[in-house]
Amino acid sequence: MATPERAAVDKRRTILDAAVRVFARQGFHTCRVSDIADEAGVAYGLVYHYFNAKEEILDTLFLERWDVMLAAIAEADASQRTARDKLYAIAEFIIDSYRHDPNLMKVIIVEVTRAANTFGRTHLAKIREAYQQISGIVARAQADGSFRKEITPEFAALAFYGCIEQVLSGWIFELEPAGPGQLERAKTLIVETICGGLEG
Amino acid sequence: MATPERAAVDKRRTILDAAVRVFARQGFHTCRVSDIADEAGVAYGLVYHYFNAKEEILDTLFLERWDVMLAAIAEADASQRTARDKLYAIAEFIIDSYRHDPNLMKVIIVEVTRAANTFGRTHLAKIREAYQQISGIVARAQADGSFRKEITPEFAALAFYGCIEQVLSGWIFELEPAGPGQLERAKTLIVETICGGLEG
DNA sequence: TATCCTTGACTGACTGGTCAATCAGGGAGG
DNA sequence: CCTCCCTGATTGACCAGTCAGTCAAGGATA
Repeated sequence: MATPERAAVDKRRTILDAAVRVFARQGFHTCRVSDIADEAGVAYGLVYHYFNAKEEILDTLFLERWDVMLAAIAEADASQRTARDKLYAIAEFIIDSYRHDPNLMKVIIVEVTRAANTFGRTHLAKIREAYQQISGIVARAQADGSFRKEITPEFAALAFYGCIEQVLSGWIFELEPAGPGQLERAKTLIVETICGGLEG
Repeated sequence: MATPERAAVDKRRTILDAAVRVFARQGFHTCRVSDIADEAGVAYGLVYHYFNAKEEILDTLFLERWDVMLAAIAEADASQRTARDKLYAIAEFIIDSYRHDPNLMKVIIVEVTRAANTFGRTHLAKIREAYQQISGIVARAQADGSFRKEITPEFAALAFYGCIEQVLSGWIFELEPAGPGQLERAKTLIVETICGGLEG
């Protein structure tokens, strides 16, 4: 804590955390860099000491979190569970992420994942990785007979992830209540709905 | 065509159609009003003769199309079909809309529906109407026993519409091929997947 | 211990460019 | 000559990114 390195890292983190709140509140396009600096309680210029551009802040936030999610999906896939249980684990991870930091998930979904023509274009490859891992799970479940083969794995991955993201969006924009009970129940509902359609 | 009213309407329409192409190509935030005027082959100022603000153009495009969609959903619901067939009709309408004018659907999804914190906030009520109509279909199917009651109608509506939008997004961002065969097949796949989960 | 040097974290006023929106006026139809 | 449709140069606000400089901490030297 007395070392300069540690202090530096802390300010960087402070700026990133402030950016999450500002992006969530005002949106990436509508907020100013000075809003982030103010929220972080830091001079305007310091933002540019740690980041080369406004976009780099959003980049960093997205990549940090998305890599954790890809790791979680890979771990679920590597386990010896049934396909249904793997998909449950993925839904659980994403929903728990939302519970833990709703602002961060809002920013990632609204500003990156669902903004694929402006900002998310840069990250399409990363986003695609998630789909591919999920469709791999479905494909293997079809091969061993636990899922029927009429529905393509790629389509199933789109439906599964799309369903999760839409439920999160419903909470984010207050179309649906997001109490602890609802979050927990949503995990089951998503897996029931999608796997119900995929299983024989 | 010789009457002033008709000529005026035509220019207005020309601007709206040009805006669809520009918004689809560059995105709402990144395009300039002059890009729209150029694309329409019209003077910059004329845009402000027909619209009070840049946002009003997007507003108009969204409301025009969304009202058509709400009418289509209402019509499907009013028919004497099964819930599964009603949902198929809705999926069909949306996918055919995409086939007929992919640019317009891209703009509506990317710039309005999925941008609910910036632009879509204004239209949340309109968007919610669609969900409510769909959840009504599900609720009545549950009441007559054709859908099971474990999954709430609100959740089912979110899952159903989210699934459709995600599939369209996959086409829009070229994550999946969008040939005529795929479009046709997607209608069935969506209904199979979601209704498969909702039916006993 | 006292003095000087170096480093880099930190500051915020400023600039350059972009773009939405305005407005003064031209021309055609009636 | 009045009313619209139409034009495009101009204006004024806004904001990302720059930069010249301050300050505090650490290390070296004597």
